[in-house]
Amino acid sequence: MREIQERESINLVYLKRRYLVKNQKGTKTNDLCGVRTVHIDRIEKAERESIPESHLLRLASIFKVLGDPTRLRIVTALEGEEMCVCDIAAYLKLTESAVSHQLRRLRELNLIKNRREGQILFYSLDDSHVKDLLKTGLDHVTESRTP
Amino acid sequence: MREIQERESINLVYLKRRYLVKNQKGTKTNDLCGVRTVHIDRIEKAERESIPESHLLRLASIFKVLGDPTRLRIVTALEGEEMCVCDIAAYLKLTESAVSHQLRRLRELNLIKNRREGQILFYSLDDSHVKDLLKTGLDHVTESRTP
DNA sequence: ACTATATATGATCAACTATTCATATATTCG
DNA sequence: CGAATATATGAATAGTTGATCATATATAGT
Repeated sequence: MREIQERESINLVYLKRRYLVKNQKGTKTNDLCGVRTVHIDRIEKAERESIPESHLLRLASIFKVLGDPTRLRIVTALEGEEMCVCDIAAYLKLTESAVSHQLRRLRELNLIKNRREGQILFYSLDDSHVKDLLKTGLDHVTESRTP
Repeated sequence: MREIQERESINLVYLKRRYLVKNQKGTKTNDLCGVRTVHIDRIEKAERESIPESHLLRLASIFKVLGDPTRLRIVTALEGEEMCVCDIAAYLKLTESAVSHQLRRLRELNLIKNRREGQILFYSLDDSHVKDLLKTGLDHVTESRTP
């Protein structure tokens, strides 16, 4: 670590110059991959095979909404049986308000639905694909993974 | 909306009292599901069938890391062919730095790996389960969904 | 050893998010 | 109708995060 110090500060001169030059251009596009040697064929292939933006965004938001421990707990719990807000709150030891907020996010993506019985709203999964996602993910995680 | 105003303010009295009483207790646990009628059987079932916390957290972090459009784009691109940082940056029109940061997050979860060839690092998917997750998710999203 | 190229990383900052609190709404019952 | 119960929601806030900038490191060539 220590003996490289000198070499570092030498290379620093070049680096500073390089970044200054790039910044002088001002053009964002040129900054992006300025001097680099890119593999155009690979980029074009990726562009050709890329999925529609709307699909990608929707998929990302589904992953995202499942990517929070609280919501994932909710979803896995609902996989077993429908529950009301109060049940979920007790199960998670969270405020009903907090649960309600999270249920809303799941509802907005049509991942869960509710059924009213009197004053009580019973929530359950609304999407068979979500079960598939959970199953695939759980299979993955359950496998012993000690590389 | 407007004609309910009076009824609202009447009910408000009760609500205020209720929340005050709850706050006086001070005990967090009682606050959580205070007067509510919970379905103990459902809660216990959820607890019995709940997956280990470590698994749940790992699964959540996998969903989370895939839940960002940029990272999802990276992963779907790598599904087609291995690419270097520079390629990905050009493809996404992002800084190489930004890409590198995101690649790190994917690496930390062992979702991608890299192979060095000279100065270039080629990134590719490192996890067959990720492909499954992507496939399951994409199948879902691709289906026409106009409820 | 020095320069150049490719990638990684720490700091910063603005944008986003999960929870809580206070309050609103919906439904049932007397 | 009015009280009670169950759930929803807006505002506030602390914590998180994605992109950028500046800089560091790794490898190759000279």
